[in-house]
Amino acid sequence: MSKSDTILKLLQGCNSLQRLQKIHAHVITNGLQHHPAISTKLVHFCAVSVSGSLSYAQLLFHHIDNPQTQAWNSIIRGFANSPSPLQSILYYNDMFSSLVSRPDIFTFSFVLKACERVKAENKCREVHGTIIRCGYERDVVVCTNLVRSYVGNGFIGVAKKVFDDMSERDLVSWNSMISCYSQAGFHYEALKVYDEMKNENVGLDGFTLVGLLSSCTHVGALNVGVNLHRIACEEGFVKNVYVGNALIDMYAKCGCLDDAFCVFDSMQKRDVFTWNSMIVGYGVHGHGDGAISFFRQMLMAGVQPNSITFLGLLCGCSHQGLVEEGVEYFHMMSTKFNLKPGIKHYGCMVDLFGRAGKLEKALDMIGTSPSQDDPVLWRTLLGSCKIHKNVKIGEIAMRNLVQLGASNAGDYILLAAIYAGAKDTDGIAKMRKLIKSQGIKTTPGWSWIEVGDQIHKFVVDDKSHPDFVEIYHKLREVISQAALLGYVPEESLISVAGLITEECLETSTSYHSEKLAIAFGLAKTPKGTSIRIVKNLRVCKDCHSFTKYVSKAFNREIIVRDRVRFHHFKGGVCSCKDYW
DNA sequence: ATAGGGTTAG
Repeated sequence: MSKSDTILKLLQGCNSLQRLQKIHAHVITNGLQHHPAISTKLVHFCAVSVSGSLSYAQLLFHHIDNPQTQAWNSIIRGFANSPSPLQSILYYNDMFSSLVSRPDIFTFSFVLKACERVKAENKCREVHGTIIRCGYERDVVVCTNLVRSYVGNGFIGVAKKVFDDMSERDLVSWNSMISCYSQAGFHYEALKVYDEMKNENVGLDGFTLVGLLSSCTHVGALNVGVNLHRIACEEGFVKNVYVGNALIDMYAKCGCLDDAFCVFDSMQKRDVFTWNSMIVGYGVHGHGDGAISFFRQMLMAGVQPNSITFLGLLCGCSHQGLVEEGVEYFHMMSTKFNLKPGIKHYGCMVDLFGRAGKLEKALDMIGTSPSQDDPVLWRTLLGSCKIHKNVKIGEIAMRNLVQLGASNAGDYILLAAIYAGAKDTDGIAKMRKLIKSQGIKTTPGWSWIEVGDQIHKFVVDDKSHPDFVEIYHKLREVISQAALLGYVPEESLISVAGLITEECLETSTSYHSEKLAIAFGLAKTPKGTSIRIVKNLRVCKDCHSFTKYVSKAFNREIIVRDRVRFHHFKGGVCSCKDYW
């Protein structure tokens, strides 16, 4: 056996970097460092193996005179998955300019991965062109990577076009399209892809279910989610931890904590996601005590909490007014679990103190946070000042928002409400002027409701729905029924002051999106069933009062998920106890 | 030698 054969054989069985370095020394003493097969193998091992070393691979690679595709692929692949994927693209460029070796389908798969991770949008397009020129645009894997890379770079439309034009799509391609849409926040599109998929007989698996369930969670599509749950049971995917976790989250965020618990209870394997989904679920429903109970069980089960665990806990504590507990968990993060509180945790703490009326403490909290220049913290404080009608600290919060250049019309409206509560007409006038000078720019409000497996979206005074005449007719009826029980359309504090709230922006006599959604729900769903609404903003005071009366007048449970928490309306009262 | 897919928070 020749020396080079012996070394190649040694390399075959090599499984550690240490051992590899020994072999490498052997290569050098035998003068074989320019042996192409050997150096290529060495590079491959160092770049790809978990026990390898990318910098060592680089060193070896640069000693190869005319690296062949194989060696290029190894180095491009290694960097594509590394913390510095840009390097991968640079090597790809070098490969092109070297003119010695040509990229193959594997090269493209690797470099596309790098483009996806590095956000190299132009490179992504360029690589696409090269793929076509090289005649690889019919390869399923390459195209799937292209789709992912385009979505990762924000070209959602181009990605879908590539996907639609693929000559062949397998289950992974479909799953990629779904999960990419879902991760990019295109939830309706993700669910629509599933409809297309059903006609193609590719089946589905755990990956499909996870992507779809995540989208259901985000848009509150409970019926679709329940259907997926049934499919998961029928096809044997419920034992998959990812699927179980996604189901728990879906049920919890759709307002069905009991169903979330059922899934949780039936799981044989639970990981940190499983526990977090329960804790966060209880937290956003305002059940701090429930979140705490799951946290204790989690520790007993020997699962390490992470920063999200504490977000759920703190959120629950703040909504339930568990100040002491919240403080305790906040400290516990760093002292017992070596987790550094992030900006979100500070946000929860500001909310915890602020909501409880401890505004000075909330202010101190911002002072000790690592990012006092985060507008979110000041805005949270401002919100608390509105609840507790505190002009002094409200003005401090506003001053900071202005200094940060982050103040917006919504903030002025909040402060105006605080002034209005204090009957400070000068203050109101000042805010009115500021709003006028800035122009009102706020997020338009939406509400979604699911009826059957269709999701219907409404905006303020929406007339785009095909059944809008019927919906408006129903809404007028609902309003008069509610009025019989005592509902008085409430002009908000602010409109009295000649201003309008964020939610009331469009017109003062407006039908807010959730009123339309509720009327639609009452008209389209069977008597006695509960109605679930998801909206992107907070509920306004008038709609909150309206919904309470409606829940009584029509004997319906109405569950509204707003931007921050859940409201369960039943028999004329709301689970938030009018405190939100 | 070698490729592509998943959940919480934001």
